[in-house]
Amino acid sequence: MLHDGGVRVDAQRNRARILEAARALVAETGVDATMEDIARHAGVAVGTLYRHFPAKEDLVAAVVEDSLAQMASLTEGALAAVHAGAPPGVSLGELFREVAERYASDRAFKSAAGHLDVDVDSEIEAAAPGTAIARSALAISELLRRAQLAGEVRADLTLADLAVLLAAVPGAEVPRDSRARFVDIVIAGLAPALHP
Amino acid sequence: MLHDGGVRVDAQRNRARILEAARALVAETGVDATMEDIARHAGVAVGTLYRHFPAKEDLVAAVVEDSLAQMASLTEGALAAVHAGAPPGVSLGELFREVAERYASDRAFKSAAGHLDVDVDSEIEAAAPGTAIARSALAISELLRRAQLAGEVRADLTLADLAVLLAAVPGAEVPRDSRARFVDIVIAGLAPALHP
DNA sequence: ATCGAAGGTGAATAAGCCTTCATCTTAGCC
DNA sequence: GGCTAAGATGAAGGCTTATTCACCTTCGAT
Repeated sequence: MLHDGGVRVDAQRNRARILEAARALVAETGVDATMEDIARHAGVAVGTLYRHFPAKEDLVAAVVEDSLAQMASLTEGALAAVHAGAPPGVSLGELFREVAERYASDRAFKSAAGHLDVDVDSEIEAAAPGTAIARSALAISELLRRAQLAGEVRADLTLADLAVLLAAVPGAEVPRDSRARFVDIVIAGLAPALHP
Repeated sequence: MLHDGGVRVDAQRNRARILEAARALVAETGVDATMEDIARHAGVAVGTLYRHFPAKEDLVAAVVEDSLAQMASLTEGALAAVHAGAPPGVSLGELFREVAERYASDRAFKSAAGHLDVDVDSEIEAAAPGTAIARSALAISELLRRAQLAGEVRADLTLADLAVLLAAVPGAEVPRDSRARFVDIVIAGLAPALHP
């Protein structure tokens, strides 16, 4: 009995294991995790990785895509809070804090944020509308617009600026309290200048 | 006729060329510049690099040390301005702007800032007092102390925090105006909270 | 139970680097 | 001019990784 698109069950199981191992290793080691390492953790041979993903790049992309989906739900959650009546500036701040939190435990997530940074200009409307990256960009964009409308963040801020700021937040290489202060400072700096 | 410590003139000339080439390549490519590349730009063979520097690490360290010296004069300049009567908070802001400016044109300089980040805790008093890294740390530390005394920056900020912030400033991969806004935001965020 | 094809294996290949070293050059002294 | 040790050379060695592929294994329909 075949599954899905006529793919054997063991193949699907292996694919899942590979993705799981890749997620774990990329999370702690970053994108320099080796194919050998990933294969070993997945309990398969390297060749199997290549049956499922044409190149390392594609495997990493799959992992990053996964993180991007998490990013999308984080950003959409923040936007939902605003729709429910929360001040957009505060929600944006919360979003920063949540993102920073994940950075500390998941380097793959940070990589994903880097992609956001790179692609925000090009992909916001070009990409398929349902893409995780497009959803993230859309939600942040709307959050930003509302916060600016409410006068809670500086009017000159762009979506790309936010992506850069998000990508600049340090990960686990910086101690927790220092990281928290970093985020505090950025959030405070987002407010409009006192004397415009 | 020998120069300096009994070193042949051609050897000294080559050493200078190597350092110059390494500076240029590390500035634009980052620390991943290859030894082959550096040798070619210097007009020597790779073996010559190894006569002057035991390992790539040492060559890179020499380049970084050079950038660290620039960092030291920048920080000491900012401190001097304060001694001359400038508000310490403003000087600190200026320092950030100047550093960001150099990042854009010199990746080696940014690497150097990363080392500052790592070493700030350990080396501030441990290193030989005259070291560029120690001078930088000392000047920033004093700048911070004065700014806090004047109530111009948040009291909970530490030297390590500033190092992290400095290291987080983006380089040339981010357009000039976005970079400027980044720095603006950080500087604004350095101010004490309105309601402590 | 059998069989064909999808799937898995892992040694071998390839490419990119850093580093070494036997050998050749040359600066600087007589 | 000749000598010699410091200096320069760059092919070769060695290491790390991604990627391939000829050859087994196993699933799953019959």
